[in-house]
Amino acid sequence: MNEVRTRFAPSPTGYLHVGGLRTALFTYCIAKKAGGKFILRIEDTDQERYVEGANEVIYRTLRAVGLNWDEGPDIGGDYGPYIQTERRGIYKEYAEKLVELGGAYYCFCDKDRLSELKAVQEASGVNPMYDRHCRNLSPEEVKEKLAAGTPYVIRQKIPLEGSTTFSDVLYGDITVENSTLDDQILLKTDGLPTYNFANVVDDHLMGITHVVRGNEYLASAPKYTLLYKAFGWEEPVYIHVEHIMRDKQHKLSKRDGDASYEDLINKGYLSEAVVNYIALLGWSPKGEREIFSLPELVEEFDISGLSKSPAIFDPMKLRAINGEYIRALSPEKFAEYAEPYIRKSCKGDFDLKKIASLLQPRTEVLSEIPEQVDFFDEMPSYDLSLYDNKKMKTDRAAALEVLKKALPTLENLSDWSLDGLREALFGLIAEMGVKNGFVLWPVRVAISGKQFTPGGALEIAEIIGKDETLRRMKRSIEMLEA
RNA sequence: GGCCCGUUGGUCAAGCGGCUAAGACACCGCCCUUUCACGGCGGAGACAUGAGUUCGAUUCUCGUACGGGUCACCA
Repeated sequence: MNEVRTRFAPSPTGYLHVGGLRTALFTYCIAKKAGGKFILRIEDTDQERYVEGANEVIYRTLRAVGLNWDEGPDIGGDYGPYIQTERRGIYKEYAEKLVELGGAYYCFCDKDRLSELKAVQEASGVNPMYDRHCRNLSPEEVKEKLAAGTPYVIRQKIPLEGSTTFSDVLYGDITVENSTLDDQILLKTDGLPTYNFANVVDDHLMGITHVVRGNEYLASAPKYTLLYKAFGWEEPVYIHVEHIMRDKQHKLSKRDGDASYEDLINKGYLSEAVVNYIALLGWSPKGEREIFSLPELVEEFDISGLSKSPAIFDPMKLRAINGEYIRALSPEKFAEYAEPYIRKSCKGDFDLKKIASLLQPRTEVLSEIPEQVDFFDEMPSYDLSLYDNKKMKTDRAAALEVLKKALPTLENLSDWSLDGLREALFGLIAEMGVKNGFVLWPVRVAISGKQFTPGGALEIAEIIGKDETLRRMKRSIEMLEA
């Protein structure tokens, strides 16, 4: 059996959609699980859409998630070049060969005629299709026009009758009538191939055994089958995967702001979590586990787990998975990730390691950190109703009493550590004979000004220090007395 | 519109002729707890629809509805 060779063939648009990334991921998994090769090929035959630096975005993203290719534009390989515009001679050669084989023909129709034709067809309610005007030009006529330098394209010669069946791993056999297929353009006037042609030629020449692609290609797949047949080549195994949707009606698009890998990373998601999540969109593992590293994904991946229906991208689920990854991080690693975010709203000289350790269990996305730590530098003004809490059986009046008792206790405390603070405050609690929350709730509010905080009264007091704690308590007492 | 494809809880999904129809996220309740989280326990919630095949259909076939894809010198 031949070696499994798969390829990811993005167009350089300057942006890697999560759908594309998922395709790359599945493609990679198929190759790696079989011990085969994963190839990167750049499909840049549309020079009008060329975007400067777009290739780098692709390289950078793929490397960031660990989808390292065995052959590709920047690292070479035995089947190069891996950038289609550098292969233009190859396509021309094969297109001409296909003409000789009877699977294609020269067409000299200009765009004006074509658009006119289309307009007429649409007006009369007919499916727009090329009318095969040049299909039966005599060899002499062709030679003549070619010699005269008439611009031309090469079109696929679809059989007039019969039907074509192609196979997809997920969808099984799909048969269509040849009469519904258009004599599509293979080689453009500019000498570059269309995707429809380049993809077939390259996959064959590069020895690709399995093709994973979006299911927008399902409709044109029979035409590729016909191309393979005309060349006498063996077709690869096809796996068409459904789209990732924003909702039931719409695909996830650039406008949604979280359609690209970089959008997600900028929003504070971890690379590993993103990969893990998108793998779960349209694919399901055998067991009940759903957290997988890339190597585990490779191990676990199986085509039979792929779904035939579109999957809606669910930010909530991504958050949850991201949260799992964050909690699984070592405290040091998390602190490293969290620090820049903490610094956005917390400039003071605090022990960031301690803040990070408080943050880790309650952070799902890094970008939500700043709002959680915005009270360390300066206590925000807050509403006194925060002191009213039924569960803690306390209110402003009770809080005022508690704070007045806690203040001297803390003022006299010399060991300002977590243990020291605990001893002091719990001593007060015991002395007063009340529930923990009766004291700790008001103190926390008094020094944070917030309903929810990372960490409790003790942790916060320790981090902001004695002076600041006492200052805030006094201020809060004044507010309660006013 | 023609052709192709799909349809299990709000979402991702398991299922592949016989099940009390998994699991995860979200949601609700309880426990833990100095708040919120984390963690633990529990709950509610689904086979689009109509026929047919069959002893028996979520599972097979056909129709209907709904949704998607495609009909470019874009990929």
